[in-house]
Amino acid sequence: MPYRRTENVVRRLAARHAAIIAAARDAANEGGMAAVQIAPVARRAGIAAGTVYRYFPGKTDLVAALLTEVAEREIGALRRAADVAPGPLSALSAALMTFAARTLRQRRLVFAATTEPVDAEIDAARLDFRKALAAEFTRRISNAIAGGHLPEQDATLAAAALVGLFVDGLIGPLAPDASGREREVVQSLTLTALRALGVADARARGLVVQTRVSDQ
Amino acid sequence: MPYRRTENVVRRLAARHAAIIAAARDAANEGGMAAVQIAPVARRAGIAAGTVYRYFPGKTDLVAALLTEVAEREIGALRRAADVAPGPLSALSAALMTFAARTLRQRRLVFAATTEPVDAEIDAARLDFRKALAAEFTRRISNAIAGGHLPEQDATLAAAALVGLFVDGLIGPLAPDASGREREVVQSLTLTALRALGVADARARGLVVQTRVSDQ
DNA sequence: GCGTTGATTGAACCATGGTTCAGTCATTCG
DNA sequence: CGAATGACTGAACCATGGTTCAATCAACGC
Repeated sequence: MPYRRTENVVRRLAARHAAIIAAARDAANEGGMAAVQIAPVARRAGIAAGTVYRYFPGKTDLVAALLTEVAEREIGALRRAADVAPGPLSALSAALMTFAARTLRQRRLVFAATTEPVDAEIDAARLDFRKALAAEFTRRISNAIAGGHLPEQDATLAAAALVGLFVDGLIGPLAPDASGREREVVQSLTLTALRALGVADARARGLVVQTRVSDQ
Repeated sequence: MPYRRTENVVRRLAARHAAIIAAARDAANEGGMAAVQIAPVARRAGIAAGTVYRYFPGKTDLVAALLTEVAEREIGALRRAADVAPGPLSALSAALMTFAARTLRQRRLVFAATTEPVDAEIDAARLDFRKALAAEFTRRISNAIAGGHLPEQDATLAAAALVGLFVDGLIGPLAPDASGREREVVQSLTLTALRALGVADARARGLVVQTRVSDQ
Protein backbone atom coordinates (compact mmCIF):
# COMPACT_ATOMS: atom_id res chain seq x y z
CA MET A 1 0.00 0.00 0.00
CA PRO A 2 2.39 2.67 -1.26
CA TYR A 3 1.99 6.32 -2.06
CA ARG A 4 2.49 8.38 1.02
CA ARG A 5 2.17 11.98 -0.14
CA THR A 6 5.70 13.11 -0.57
CA GLU A 7 6.79 16.61 0.37
CA ASN A 8 6.96 17.63 -3.27
CA VAL A 9 3.44 16.54 -3.98
CA VAL A 10 2.11 18.42 -0.99
CA ARG A 11 3.80 21.53 -2.25
CA ARG A 12 2.43 21.10 -5.75
CA LEU A 13 -1.09 20.61 -4.46
CA ALA A 14 -0.89 23.68 -2.27
CA ALA A 15 0.51 25.70 -5.15
CA ARG A 16 -2.32 24.59 -7.37
CA HIS A 17 -4.89 25.46 -4.75
CA ALA A 18 -3.44 28.94 -4.57
CA ALA A 19 -3.21 29.15 -8.35
CA ILE A 20 -6.91 28.45 -8.69
CA ILE A 21 -7.80 31.18 -6.23
CA ALA A 22 -5.43 33.56 -7.95
CA ALA A 23 -6.99 32.76 -11.30
CA ALA A 24 -10.42 33.40 -9.84
CA ARG A 25 -9.24 36.69 -8.39
CA ASP A 26 -7.83 37.82 -11.70
CA ALA A 27 -11.02 36.85 -13.45
CA ALA A 28 -13.07 38.78 -10.90
CA ASN A 29 -10.88 41.83 -11.22
CA GLU A 30 -11.22 41.79 -14.99
CA GLY A 31 -14.84 40.91 -15.51
CA GLY A 32 -16.56 40.90 -12.15
CA MET A 33 -18.20 37.92 -10.55
CA ALA A 34 -19.86 36.93 -13.79
CA ALA A 35 -16.42 36.14 -15.15
CA VAL A 36 -15.66 33.74 -12.35
CA GLN A 37 -16.69 30.59 -14.17
CA ILE A 38 -15.22 27.19 -13.61
CA ALA A 39 -13.99 26.51 -17.13
CA PRO A 40 -12.25 29.86 -17.73
CA VAL A 41 -10.76 29.91 -14.25
CA ALA A 42 -9.43 26.40 -14.78
CA ARG A 43 -7.94 27.38 -18.12
CA ARG A 44 -6.28 30.39 -16.50
CA ALA A 45 -4.85 28.17 -13.81
CA GLY A 46 -3.59 25.74 -16.45
CA ILE A 47 -5.75 22.79 -15.48
CA ALA A 48 -8.91 21.09 -16.69
CA ALA A 49 -12.32 22.06 -15.43
CA GLY A 50 -12.85 18.84 -13.59
CA THR A 51 -9.68 19.27 -11.61
CA VAL A 52 -11.07 22.27 -9.84
CA TYR A 53 -13.37 19.84 -8.07
CA ARG A 54 -10.45 18.08 -6.51
CA TYR A 55 -9.60 21.31 -4.74
CA PHE A 56 -13.02 22.75 -4.02
CA PRO A 57 -16.30 20.92 -3.46
CA GLY A 58 -18.09 23.39 -5.68
CA LYS A 59 -18.02 26.84 -7.15
CA THR A 60 -19.54 28.34 -4.05
CA ASP A 61 -16.60 27.18 -1.97
CA LEU A 62 -14.11 28.51 -4.46
CA VAL A 63 -15.72 31.92 -4.42
CA ALA A 64 -15.89 31.85 -0.64
CA ALA A 65 -12.17 31.09 -0.48
CA LEU A 66 -11.51 33.91 -2.91
CA LEU A 67 -13.50 36.38 -0.84
CA THR A 68 -11.81 35.28 2.34
CA GLU A 69 -8.43 35.82 0.78
CA VAL A 70 -9.37 39.24 -0.52
CA ALA A 71 -10.81 40.21 2.84
CA GLU A 72 -7.67 39.27 4.69
CA ARG A 73 -5.48 41.11 2.29
CA GLU A 74 -7.53 44.30 2.23
CA ILE A 75 -8.27 44.50 5.89
CA GLY A 76 -4.68 43.74 6.72
CA ALA A 77 -3.64 46.67 4.57
CA LEU A 78 -5.88 49.16 6.23
CA ARG A 79 -5.10 47.91 9.65
CA ARG A 80 -1.39 48.36 9.02
CA ALA A 81 -1.99 51.87 7.71
CA ALA A 82 -4.06 52.83 10.72
CA ASP A 83 -1.78 51.27 13.28
CA VAL A 84 1.14 53.54 12.51
CA ALA A 85 -0.95 56.70 12.88
CA PRO A 86 -0.29 58.91 15.90
CA GLY A 87 -3.85 59.22 17.22
CA PRO A 88 -7.35 57.78 16.89
CA LEU A 89 -8.57 60.36 14.42
CA SER A 90 -5.62 60.09 12.13
CA ALA A 91 -5.81 56.32 12.42
CA LEU A 92 -9.39 56.48 11.21
CA SER A 93 -8.40 58.84 8.46
CA ALA A 94 -5.56 56.58 7.39
CA ALA A 95 -7.86 53.56 7.27
CA LEU A 96 -10.36 55.44 5.14
CA MET A 97 -7.76 56.76 2.74
CA THR A 98 -6.13 53.40 2.39
CA PHE A 99 -9.42 51.77 1.63
CA ALA A 100 -10.18 54.45 -0.92
CA ALA A 101 -6.83 54.20 -2.63
CA ARG A 102 -6.85 50.42 -2.81
CA THR A 103 -10.42 50.36 -3.99
CA LEU A 104 -9.52 52.63 -6.84
CA ARG A 105 -6.69 50.31 -7.81
CA GLN A 106 -8.79 47.19 -7.83
CA ARG A 107 -12.14 48.54 -8.78
CA ARG A 108 -13.84 45.46 -10.10
CA LEU A 109 -12.45 43.20 -7.46
CA VAL A 110 -13.63 45.40 -4.62
CA PHE A 111 -16.95 45.87 -6.30
CA ALA A 112 -17.30 42.13 -6.71
CA ALA A 113 -16.29 41.52 -3.12
CA THR A 114 -18.52 44.15 -1.56
CA THR A 115 -21.51 44.58 -3.75
CA GLU A 116 -22.10 42.30 -6.66
CA PRO A 117 -24.56 39.57 -5.75
CA VAL A 118 -24.18 36.11 -7.16
CA ASP A 119 -26.38 33.74 -5.28
CA ALA A 120 -27.66 33.20 -1.78
CA GLU A 121 -24.81 30.95 -0.67
CA ILE A 122 -22.08 33.24 -1.85
CA ASP A 123 -23.82 36.23 -0.37
CA ALA A 124 -22.85 34.91 3.02
CA ALA A 125 -19.18 35.10 2.15
CA ARG A 126 -19.53 38.57 0.72
CA LEU A 127 -21.30 39.56 3.88
CA ASP A 128 -18.31 38.41 5.89
CA PHE A 129 -16.09 40.74 3.94
CA ARG A 130 -18.38 43.68 4.48
CA LYS A 131 -18.73 42.79 8.11
CA ALA A 132 -15.01 42.70 8.64
CA LEU A 133 -14.59 45.96 6.77
CA ALA A 134 -17.37 47.68 8.64
CA ALA A 135 -16.13 46.26 11.93
CA GLU A 136 -12.74 47.76 11.29
CA PHE A 137 -14.29 51.15 10.56
CA THR A 138 -16.65 50.87 13.50
CA ARG A 139 -13.77 50.21 15.83
CA ARG A 140 -11.83 53.21 14.59
CA ILE A 141 -14.87 55.45 14.73
CA SER A 142 -15.67 54.35 18.26
CA ASN A 143 -12.12 55.04 19.34
CA ALA A 144 -12.30 58.51 17.91
CA ILE A 145 -15.64 59.14 19.63
CA ALA A 146 -14.25 57.88 22.91
CA GLY A 147 -11.30 60.22 22.56
CA GLY A 148 -13.64 63.12 22.03
CA HIS A 149 -12.56 63.64 18.43
CA LEU A 150 -15.98 62.91 16.97
CA PRO A 151 -19.48 63.73 18.16
CA GLU A 152 -21.61 60.97 19.65
CA GLN A 153 -23.23 58.86 16.92
CA ASP A 154 -24.16 55.35 15.92
CA ALA A 155 -20.75 54.08 14.84
CA THR A 156 -22.15 50.95 13.26
CA LEU A 157 -24.58 52.81 11.08
CA ALA A 158 -21.92 55.31 10.13
CA ALA A 159 -19.49 52.56 9.18
CA ALA A 160 -22.01 50.80 6.97
CA ALA A 161 -22.88 54.05 5.30
CA LEU A 162 -19.22 54.92 4.75
CA VAL A 163 -18.60 51.70 2.89
CA GLY A 164 -21.38 52.69 0.55
CA LEU A 165 -20.11 56.21 0.25
CA PHE A 166 -16.68 55.05 -0.85
CA VAL A 167 -17.76 52.28 -3.12
CA ASP A 168 -20.27 54.44 -4.92
CA GLY A 169 -18.11 57.50 -5.00
CA LEU A 170 -15.09 55.65 -6.32
CA ILE A 171 -16.19 52.73 -8.41
CA GLY A 172 -19.94 52.89 -8.67
CA PRO A 173 -21.47 53.36 -12.09
CA LEU A 174 -21.50 57.13 -11.69
CA ALA A 175 -18.14 57.53 -10.10
CA PRO A 176 -16.12 60.22 -11.88
CA ASP A 177 -13.22 59.14 -13.99
CA ALA A 178 -10.30 59.26 -11.59
CA SER A 179 -7.50 58.35 -13.94
CA GLY A 180 -4.60 60.70 -13.51
CA ARG A 181 -6.09 62.35 -10.46
CA GLU A 182 -6.52 59.42 -8.12
CA ARG A 183 -4.91 61.30 -5.28
CA GLU A 184 -7.32 64.18 -5.59
CA VAL A 185 -10.41 61.97 -5.71
CA VAL A 186 -9.25 59.91 -2.78
CA GLN A 187 -8.59 63.01 -0.71
CA SER A 188 -11.81 64.66 -1.65
CA LEU A 189 -13.88 61.63 -0.76
CA THR A 190 -12.03 61.04 2.47
CA LEU A 191 -12.70 64.64 3.36
CA THR A 192 -16.36 64.11 2.67
CA ALA A 193 -16.35 60.98 4.79
CA LEU A 194 -14.69 62.71 7.70
CA ARG A 195 -17.14 65.57 7.44
CA ALA A 196 -19.94 63.03 7.50
CA LEU A 197 -18.56 61.80 10.79
CA GLY A 198 -18.45 65.30 12.18
CA VAL A 199 -14.93 66.50 11.47
CA ALA A 200 -15.42 70.03 10.25
CA ASP A 201 -11.92 70.95 9.24
CA ALA A 202 -10.09 67.78 8.29
CA ARG A 203 -8.03 69.44 5.63
CA ALA A 204 -6.84 72.22 7.90
CA ARG A 205 -5.85 69.64 10.46
CA GLY A 206 -3.74 67.77 7.94
CA LEU A 207 -5.69 64.58 8.24
CA VAL A 208 -5.83 63.77 4.58
CA VAL A 209 -2.19 63.83 3.62
CA GLN A 210 -1.51 61.06 1.20
CA THR A 211 0.75 58.33 2.38
CA ARG A 212 2.18 55.59 0.26
CA VAL A 213 -0.26 52.76 -0.15
CA SER A 214 1.27 49.34 0.10
CA ASP A 215 1.12 47.17 -2.96
CA GLN A 216 0.83 43.74 -1.49
CA MET B 1 -60.73 42.41 -43.69
CA PRO B 2 -62.32 43.03 -40.32
CA TYR B 3 -60.87 43.48 -36.86
CA ARG B 4 -59.96 47.05 -36.37
CA ARG B 5 -58.72 47.22 -32.78
CA THR B 6 -61.74 48.36 -30.89
CA GLU B 7 -61.45 50.76 -28.00
CA ASN B 8 -62.04 47.97 -25.53
CA VAL B 9 -59.26 45.85 -26.89
CA VAL B 10 -56.84 48.72 -26.79
CA ARG B 11 -57.67 49.24 -23.16
CA ARG B 12 -57.25 45.60 -22.34
CA LEU B 13 -53.87 45.47 -24.04
CA ALA B 14 -52.67 48.55 -22.23
CA ALA B 15 -53.89 47.18 -18.93
CA ARG B 16 -52.05 43.95 -19.53
CA HIS B 17 -48.88 45.78 -20.39
CA ALA B 18 -49.14 47.60 -17.10
CA ALA B 19 -50.04 44.42 -15.26
CA ILE B 20 -46.89 42.72 -16.49
CA ILE B 21 -44.73 45.57 -15.29
CA ALA B 22 -46.54 45.63 -11.99
CA ALA B 23 -46.02 41.90 -11.60
CA ALA B 24 -42.34 42.35 -12.33
CA ARG B 25 -42.14 45.14 -9.80
CA ASP B 26 -43.78 43.06 -7.12
CA ALA B 27 -41.47 40.18 -7.88
CA ALA B 28 -38.45 42.48 -7.66
CA ASN B 29 -39.62 43.95 -4.39
CA GLU B 30 -40.08 40.50 -2.92
CA GLY B 31 -37.09 38.60 -4.20
CA GLY B 32 -34.81 41.04 -5.95
CA MET B 33 -33.85 40.90 -9.60
CA ALA B 34 -33.29 37.18 -9.44
CA ALA B 35 -37.00 36.76 -8.87
CA VAL B 36 -37.88 38.63 -12.03
CA GLN B 37 -38.25 35.60 -14.24
CA ILE B 38 -40.55 35.35 -17.19
CA ALA B 39 -42.62 32.39 -16.06
CA PRO B 40 -43.31 33.58 -12.51
CA VAL B 41 -43.98 37.13 -13.61
CA ALA B 42 -46.41 35.85 -16.22
CA ARG B 43 -48.16 33.70 -13.65
CA ARG B 44 -48.45 36.67 -11.34
CA ALA B 45 -49.92 38.73 -14.14
CA GLY B 46 -52.35 35.94 -14.92
CA ILE B 47 -51.07 35.08 -18.36
CA ALA B 48 -48.92 32.45 -20.01
CA ALA B 49 -45.19 32.83 -20.37
CA GLY B 50 -45.32 33.16 -24.12
CA THR B 51 -47.73 36.05 -23.93
CA VAL B 52 -45.16 38.25 -22.31
CA TYR B 53 -43.39 38.25 -25.65
CA ARG B 54 -46.31 39.95 -27.33
CA TYR B 55 -45.78 42.88 -25.01
CA PHE B 56 -42.01 42.96 -24.71
CA PRO B 57 -39.42 41.80 -27.23
CA GLY B 58 -37.43 40.16 -24.48
CA LYS B 59 -36.75 40.08 -20.80
CA THR B 60 -34.25 42.88 -21.09
CA ASP B 61 -36.91 45.22 -22.38
CA LEU B 62 -39.31 44.25 -19.66
CA VAL B 63 -36.76 44.99 -16.99
CA ALA B 64 -35.86 48.24 -18.67
CA ALA B 65 -39.51 49.27 -18.66
CA LEU B 66 -39.75 48.31 -15.02
CA LEU B 67 -36.73 50.39 -14.10
CA THR B 68 -37.98 53.35 -16.07
CA GLU B 69 -41.27 53.20 -14.26
CA VAL B 70 -39.64 52.95 -10.88
CA ALA B 71 -37.31 55.82 -11.72
CA GLU B 72 -40.16 58.09 -12.71
CA ARG B 73 -42.11 57.29 -9.62
CA GLU B 74 -39.24 57.72 -7.19
CA ILE B 75 -37.75 60.81 -8.68
CA GLY B 76 -41.15 62.37 -8.99
CA ALA B 77 -41.68 61.80 -5.30
CA LEU B 78 -38.49 63.43 -4.22
CA ARG B 79 -38.90 66.28 -6.61
CA ARG B 80 -42.35 67.01 -5.20
CA ALA B 81 -41.00 66.91 -1.66
CA ALA B 82 -38.16 69.26 -2.49
CA ASP B 83 -40.22 71.70 -4.49
CA VAL B 84 -42.41 72.70 -1.59
CA ALA B 85 -39.43 73.47 0.66
CA PRO B 86 -38.76 77.12 1.46
CA GLY B 87 -35.09 77.31 0.48
CA PRO B 88 -32.33 75.45 -1.35
CA LEU B 89 -30.92 73.80 1.72
CA SER B 90 -34.22 72.57 3.05
CA ALA B 91 -35.13 71.44 -0.47
CA LEU B 92 -31.99 69.33 -0.52
CA SER B 93 -32.74 68.03 2.91
CA ALA B 94 -36.30 67.16 1.93
CA ALA B 95 -35.10 65.31 -1.16
CA LEU B 96 -32.64 63.30 0.90
CA MET B 97 -35.13 62.43 3.59
CA THR B 98 -37.75 61.45 1.09
CA PHE B 99 -35.33 59.21 -0.69
CA ALA B 100 -34.33 57.65 2.60
CA ALA B 101 -37.88 57.08 3.76
CA ARG B 102 -39.05 55.59 0.50
CA THR B 103 -35.97 53.44 0.21
CA LEU B 104 -36.70 51.99 3.60
CA ARG B 105 -40.25 51.19 2.51
CA GLN B 106 -39.24 49.42 -0.66
CA ARG B 107 -35.91 48.01 0.28
CA ARG B 108 -35.53 45.26 -2.24
CA LEU B 109 -36.97 47.24 -5.07
CA VAL B 110 -34.63 50.15 -4.54
CA PHE B 111 -31.73 47.78 -4.08
CA ALA B 112 -32.62 46.03 -7.31
CA ALA B 113 -33.01 49.31 -9.14
CA THR B 114 -29.81 50.90 -7.90
CA THR B 115 -27.36 48.18 -7.20
CA GLU B 116 -28.12 44.62 -8.14
CA PRO B 117 -26.46 43.72 -11.45
CA VAL B 118 -28.16 41.38 -13.83
CA ASP B 119 -26.47 41.53 -17.18
CA ALA B 120 -24.73 44.04 -19.36
CA GLU B 121 -27.84 45.11 -21.25
CA ILE B 122 -29.91 45.72 -18.17
CA ASP B 123 -27.08 47.53 -16.50
CA ALA B 124 -27.70 50.37 -18.89
CA ALA B 125 -31.23 50.80 -17.63
CA ARG B 126 -30.12 50.65 -14.02
CA LEU B 127 -27.53 53.24 -14.82
CA ASP B 128 -30.26 55.54 -16.08
CA PHE B 129 -32.01 55.31 -12.76
CA ARG B 130 -28.89 56.12 -10.84
CA LYS B 131 -28.09 58.92 -13.23
CA ALA B 132 -31.47 60.49 -12.78
CA LEU B 133 -31.25 60.11 -9.04
CA ALA B 134 -27.75 61.51 -8.85
CA ALA B 135 -28.67 64.32 -11.22
CA GLU B 136 -31.50 65.30 -8.96
CA PHE B 137 -29.19 65.36 -5.97
CA THR B 138 -26.47 67.14 -7.91
CA ARG B 139 -28.88 69.86 -8.90
CA ARG B 140 -30.01 70.41 -5.33
CA ILE B 141 -26.48 70.39 -4.00
CA SER B 142 -25.34 72.89 -6.62
CA ASN B 143 -28.22 75.18 -5.77
CA ALA B 144 -27.28 75.07 -2.12
CA ILE B 145 -23.65 75.79 -2.93
CA ALA B 146 -24.66 78.68 -5.17
CA GLY B 147 -26.77 80.09 -2.36
CA GLY B 148 -23.82 79.92 -0.03
CA HIS B 149 -25.39 77.25 2.15
CA LEU B 150 -22.74 74.66 1.44
CA PRO B 151 -18.98 74.92 0.97
CA GLU B 152 -17.54 74.60 -2.51
CA GLN B 153 -17.22 70.96 -3.55
CA ASP B 154 -17.63 68.57 -6.44
CA ALA B 155 -21.41 68.20 -6.44
CA THR B 156 -21.38 65.26 -8.83
CA LEU B 157 -18.99 63.25 -6.75
CA ALA B 158 -20.90 64.11 -3.60
CA ALA B 159 -24.20 63.04 -5.15
CA ALA B 160 -22.84 59.69 -6.29
CA ALA B 161 -21.38 59.10 -2.88
CA LEU B 162 -24.62 60.04 -1.14
CA VAL B 163 -26.57 57.46 -3.10
CA GLY B 164 -24.16 54.87 -1.80
CA LEU B 165 -24.31 56.23 1.70
CA PHE B 166 -28.08 55.91 1.82
CA VAL B 167 -28.37 52.60 0.09
CA ASP B 168 -25.74 50.98 2.25
CA GLY B 169 -26.84 52.66 5.44
CA LEU B 170 -30.48 51.77 4.95
CA ILE B 171 -30.76 48.57 3.01
CA GLY B 172 -27.28 47.24 2.51
CA PRO B 173 -26.39 43.90 4.06
CA LEU B 174 -25.12 45.57 7.22
CA ALA B 175 -27.82 48.13 7.58
CA PRO B 176 -29.26 48.11 11.10
CA ASP B 177 -32.74 46.78 11.58
CA ALA B 178 -34.90 49.84 11.29
CA SER B 179 -38.28 48.32 12.00
CA GLY B 180 -40.16 50.40 14.50
CA ARG B 181 -37.67 53.22 14.40
CA GLU B 182 -37.67 54.13 10.74
CA ARG B 183 -38.02 57.79 11.55
CA GLU B 184 -34.96 57.79 13.74
CA VAL B 185 -32.79 55.96 11.23
CA VAL B 186 -33.91 58.19 8.39
CA GLN B 187 -33.16 61.30 10.41
CA SER B 188 -29.84 60.07 11.63
CA LEU B 189 -28.66 59.14 8.16
CA THR B 190 -29.91 62.36 6.65
CA LEU B 191 -28.02 64.19 9.32
CA THR B 192 -24.90 62.27 8.42
CA ALA B 193 -25.43 63.07 4.76
CA LEU B 194 -25.86 66.76 5.42
CA ARG B 195 -22.78 66.78 7.55
CA ALA B 196 -20.93 65.09 4.72
CA LEU B 197 -21.93 68.00 2.53
CA GLY B 198 -20.68 70.49 5.07
CA VAL B 199 -23.74 71.36 7.13
CA ALA B 200 -22.44 71.34 10.66
CA ASP B 201 -25.64 71.88 12.59
CA ALA B 202 -28.49 70.50 10.53
CA ARG B 203 -30.44 69.36 13.52
CA ALA B 204 -30.24 72.72 15.27
CA ARG B 205 -31.43 74.38 12.11
CA GLY B 206 -34.49 72.17 11.96
CA LEU B 207 -33.58 70.68 8.60
CA VAL B 208 -34.42 67.10 9.40
CA VAL B 209 -37.99 67.40 10.55
CA GLN B 210 -39.95 64.49 9.27
CA THR B 211 -42.66 65.31 6.79
CA ARG B 212 -45.24 62.89 5.54
CA VAL B 213 -43.91 60.79 2.74
CA SER B 214 -46.33 60.32 -0.10
CA ASP B 215 -47.47 56.81 -0.77
CA GLN B 216 -47.96 56.81 -4.50
C1' DG C 1 -73.78 32.34 -37.39
C1' DC C 2 -69.27 32.42 -39.73
C1' DG C 3 -64.91 33.57 -41.80
C1' DT C 4 -60.90 36.17 -40.66
C1' DT C 5 -57.51 37.99 -37.90
C1' DG C 6 -55.03 38.69 -34.05
C1' DA C 7 -54.20 37.22 -29.08
C1' DT C 8 -53.11 33.41 -26.09
C1' DT C 9 -51.30 29.17 -24.59
C1' DG C 10 -47.79 26.02 -22.88
C1' DA C 11 -44.88 22.54 -24.09
C1' DA C 12 -40.73 22.03 -26.73
C1' DC C 13 -36.44 24.18 -27.74
C1' DC C 14 -32.01 26.18 -26.81
C1' DA C 15 -28.02 28.38 -24.47
C1' DT C 16 -25.36 28.76 -20.53
C1' DG C 17 -22.65 27.06 -17.15
C1' DG C 18 -21.95 24.00 -13.06
C1' DT C 19 -21.03 19.11 -12.06
C1' DT C 20 -19.83 14.21 -12.79
C1' DC C 21 -17.14 10.28 -14.06
C1' DA C 22 -14.93 6.62 -16.95
C1' DG C 23 -10.64 6.59 -18.91
C1' DT C 24 -5.80 8.04 -18.73
C1' DC C 25 -1.61 9.56 -16.72
C1' DA C 26 1.87 10.21 -12.97
C1' DT C 27 4.06 9.01 -8.76
C1' DT C 28 5.40 6.07 -5.19
C1' DC C 29 7.28 1.92 -3.19
C1' DG C 30 8.57 -3.04 -3.02
C1' DC D 1 10.25 -2.67 -13.53
C1' DG D 2 5.32 -3.24 -12.08
C1' DA D 3 1.46 -2.98 -9.17
C1' DA D 4 -1.19 0.27 -6.57
C1' DT D 5 -2.92 4.60 -5.73
C1' DG D 6 -4.17 8.92 -6.45
C1' DA D 7 -4.43 13.06 -9.68
C1' DC D 8 -6.00 14.80 -14.08
C1' DT D 9 -8.73 15.19 -18.20
C1' DG D 10 -12.60 16.63 -20.94
C1' DA D 11 -16.63 15.22 -22.90
C1' DA D 12 -21.16 14.06 -21.37
C1' DC D 13 -24.67 15.24 -18.19
C1' DC D 14 -27.97 18.12 -15.90
C1' DA D 15 -30.51 22.23 -14.13
C1' DT D 16 -32.05 26.65 -14.95
C1' DG D 17 -34.43 29.88 -17.32
C1' DG D 18 -35.19 32.63 -21.63
C1' DT D 19 -37.40 32.08 -26.20
C1' DT D 20 -40.16 30.08 -29.99
C1' DC D 21 -44.17 28.38 -32.34
C1' DA D 22 -47.96 25.23 -33.84
C1' DA D 23 -52.31 24.78 -32.06
C1' DT D 24 -56.18 27.01 -29.97
C1' DC D 25 -59.23 30.64 -28.65
C1' DA D 26 -61.77 35.11 -28.81
C1' DA D 27 -63.40 39.18 -30.94
C1' DC D 28 -64.81 41.69 -34.82
C1' DG D 29 -67.50 42.79 -39.11
C1' DC D 30 -70.59 41.06 -42.35
